[in-house]
Amino acid sequence: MHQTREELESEILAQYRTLGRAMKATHGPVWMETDLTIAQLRTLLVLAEDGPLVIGQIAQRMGIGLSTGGHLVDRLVQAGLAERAEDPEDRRRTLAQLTPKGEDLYARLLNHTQQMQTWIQKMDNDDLAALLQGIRAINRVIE
Amino acid sequence: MHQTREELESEILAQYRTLGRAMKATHGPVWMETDLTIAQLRTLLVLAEDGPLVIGQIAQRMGIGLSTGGHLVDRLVQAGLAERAEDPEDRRRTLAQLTPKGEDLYARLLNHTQQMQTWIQKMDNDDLAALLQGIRAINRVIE
DNA sequence: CCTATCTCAGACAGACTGAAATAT
DNA sequence: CATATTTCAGTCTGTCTGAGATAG
Repeated sequence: MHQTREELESEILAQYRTLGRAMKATHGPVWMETDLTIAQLRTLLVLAEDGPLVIGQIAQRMGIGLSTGGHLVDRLVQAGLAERAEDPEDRRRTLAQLTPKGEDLYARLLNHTQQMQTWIQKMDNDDLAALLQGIRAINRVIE
Repeated sequence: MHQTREELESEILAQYRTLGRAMKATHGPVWMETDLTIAQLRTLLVLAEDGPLVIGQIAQRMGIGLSTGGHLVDRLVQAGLAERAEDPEDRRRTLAQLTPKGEDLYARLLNHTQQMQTWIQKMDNDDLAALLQGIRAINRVIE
């Protein structure tokens, strides 16, 4: 295990790429079968990342009109991926948020959390501790 | 550092989610600005994952007709994301592959390799070695 | 009256198909 | 002649907009 710093970095990247390929094996089919449009996918993304939002906020983040924003939320609701709820603070507003099915699709397309979970369960304590130290360090670097 | 196995696993997942959020900060804007359609995005995916392909293979993997497949490659070529080349073995066939610009877009949307690279460079040797052990272990688990 | 959302045309772009044309 | 791809209508679906209706 005598590696230069440079070898270490490139080995990590190589392993990261390998991991990426394994993830593709799962999400590839999902991408091919999902019939969401780009606009709907963007809506899914926005809702997944920034939690429940009212129509106006969604439209604003996506740079589209209120009419289109409401329409897109409609589509997700029809597909069972999102649901509407009344905003308790202002009953004129409609809060939109993902359903579990929506969260699940998001995870399968972009997040891979579940995948990661199953892999982690098969690792031994020593490797897991190392992985934790590594990821923590990345997050620390990002600030 | 006295953790049960369960605590260890959930801590890892939490850190993984945090990392995911950091990645979103970069790819979020890309998703919002990219005006590829789903069909074009799928084509980008297929080309990114399975290298240069002829039109027929692309169409087959996406479950569409040859006509549509050729059309979609056209779109990517027009956008500067892919290029055509003659198949030296059979000049009736057209090989399609991503341009550097196409690879780059793919990385920014789904792969995050470059992002990872910049983070890795800021980590110290000890954390990097731990990370390497961890990722190697994941890849080993996946087989 | 103001604000958030929805409804309702209508314009427009892209996906997709099958058949005919072209190239090798 | 067979095969790979392109070209050519033509249909269909989804996005997006702006104006007006509705709810709070």
